[in-house]
Amino acid sequence: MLIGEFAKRVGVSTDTIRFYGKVGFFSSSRSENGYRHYTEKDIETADLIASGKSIGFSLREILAFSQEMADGVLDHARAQESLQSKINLIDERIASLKRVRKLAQQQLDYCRAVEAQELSV
Amino acid sequence: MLIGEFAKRVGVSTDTIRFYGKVGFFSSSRSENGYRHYTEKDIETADLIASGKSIGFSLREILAFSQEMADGVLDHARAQESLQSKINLIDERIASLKRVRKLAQQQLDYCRAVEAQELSV
DNA sequence: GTAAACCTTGGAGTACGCTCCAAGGTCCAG
DNA sequence: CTGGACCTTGGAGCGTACTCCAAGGTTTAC
Repeated sequence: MLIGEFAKRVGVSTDTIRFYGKVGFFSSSRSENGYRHYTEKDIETADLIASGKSIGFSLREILAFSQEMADGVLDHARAQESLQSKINLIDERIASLKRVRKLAQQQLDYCRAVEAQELSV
Repeated sequence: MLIGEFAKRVGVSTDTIRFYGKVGFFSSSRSENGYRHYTEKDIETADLIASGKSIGFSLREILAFSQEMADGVLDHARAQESLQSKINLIDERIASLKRVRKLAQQQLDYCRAVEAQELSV
C-alpha cells in the first residue's frame, strides 16, 4: 500500500508518516519509482505509536520499545526486563493520575458545597 | 523568598521559574531593586505545575486550570464544568494506560511462556 | 573596597513533533 | 498527450518547554 492510503488508514498525514519513517519506524521498502510501500505490520506499528503517544511516551521511547518487542524472540531476558520496567512506569503514571483526580474531585466537591451553602443563605 | 531559594525548594532551575512566570504563573511582585518575590502560594502553584506536567497537561492547560480554580469562588458553574471535564479526561487517560498495561503484561507473559518452553525442550 | 554570590534582561540555541511548501517525477483516464 | 492525482526530496517554519549565555546591577562578608 502507498503512503496516501496508509496515512488515511492510520488517520495521520503523509508528512507525519514520512517523519515517523525518518525516526526509524516502518519497513523501508520502495518500488522502482521510489514510492514507499507499507504493510499490515506497519499498520500495527502505527497503532502502537498512537497508543504510546496517548499515554505520554516519546517517539524514541516507543521506537525502543517496539524494537525490543521485535528482538524479544532473540533476547528474552532483556525484553522481559524492559517490559517490566514499562509496566512499572505505567503503574506510576496511573498512580499520579489518580492523585490528581482526587485533588480535582475534592475541589469539585468543595465548589458544590459552597454553592449549596450560598443558595441556602 | 527570592528566585534562587524558590527554585531550589520546588526543584527546578531559576530559568524555568522565569519561564513559568512569562507564561503567566506566580504573583509578579518585585522588590525595589527589581528582584522577584515568591510566596508559599507560589510553591503550591509550582506543585500543581509538576503534577499537571507529570500527567501530560501542557503549561497552558495547567494555567487555565489554576486560573479557573482561583476564579472558582466567583464563577461556580464554569469552575464545576471545567473540573468535571478535567476529571473525565483523567479517567480516559487512566483507561488508556490500563489498556496498554494489559498489552505489555500479555507480551511479558508470552515471553515467559516461550522461555519456559525452551528450557523444557 | 573588592570579591563572591546573588539578581536582572534579552536573545540565541536545543529537542521534539510535526506541518507546509516548492520543484519536480510518476501514473492513469479520456 | 494532457490533466489530475499521486509520489519524491530538501528545507523552512512553528509551538512547546526549556537551557544557556553575555552584560550588567545588588547585596553581603571580610
